[in-house]
Amino acid sequence: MSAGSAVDDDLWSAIGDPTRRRMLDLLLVEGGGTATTLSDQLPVTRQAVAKHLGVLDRVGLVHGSMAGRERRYDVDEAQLARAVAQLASVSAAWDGRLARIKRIAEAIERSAPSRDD
Amino acid sequence: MSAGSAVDDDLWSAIGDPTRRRMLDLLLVEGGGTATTLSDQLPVTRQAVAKHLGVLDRVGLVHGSMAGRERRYDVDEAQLARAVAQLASVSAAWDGRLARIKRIAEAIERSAPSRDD
DNA sequence: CATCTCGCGCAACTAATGGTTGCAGATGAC
DNA sequence: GTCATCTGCAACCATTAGTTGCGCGAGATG
Repeated sequence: MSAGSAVDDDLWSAIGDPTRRRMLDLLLVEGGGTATTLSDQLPVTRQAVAKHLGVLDRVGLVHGSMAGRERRYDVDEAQLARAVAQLASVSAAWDGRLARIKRIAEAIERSAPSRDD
Repeated sequence: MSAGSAVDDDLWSAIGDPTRRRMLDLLLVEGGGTATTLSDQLPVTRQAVAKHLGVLDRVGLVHGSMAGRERRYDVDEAQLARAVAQLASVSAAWDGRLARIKRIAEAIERSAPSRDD
């Protein structure tokens, strides 16, 4: 079971940033948007948003397309689903480890109650 | 439901870093360790590991204590469990949103089968 | 007890990244 | 035709992950 690290670090760091998470949220809720509309609802400038959109585009979480003079971005739901699966996988891995450690600790406690304490 | 973002950004960014995730993994598996033992098993220097341990300590995911001339670090399982819960919460939120969107899309498809296609 | 070793912590420096401001170009609106 | 506005580019700043180098203090060893 090595390390539960069948994890795509690029995807992770993409969704690791709080601003990018909020952007994905907004794009999901509003069904797409542009750097300008997004920055209206975020505490950062349009340019910062544009850079983040670039990052998200590079890992495939969003796709941009020109619509007139606007560049509209939409969430790639399949890729986001993949990212969500990674979150779930890591949390499950740690969860399992924590549970196992707790079980082992209890077993030791029971089998050697006053060994070194 | 706002945004599913009842999320502690400090905890997130702490576990967002791939090196820190691996460190937590190692600490869990080996039941604690020092900056030196950790850096032996990681592609970064002891100092980098020490800095990361500082970050993890600051958010309470590990606790350090001097043992002889070594500084031993151990995972705070309760805090890690909290972090895991946040991962699970975010993934659940997005999962739900994706599911809802898919359902709505299908409904639209069904009620207006040849509207714009 | 003297010494030697090993692990730690501090400091300086670099590279990448999230963020800013400012500007120029293009295109839809009037 | 002109104006407004949205985009993209570039320069710049701050923070952070990473490095190397150094000095120190405490355990182990003779």
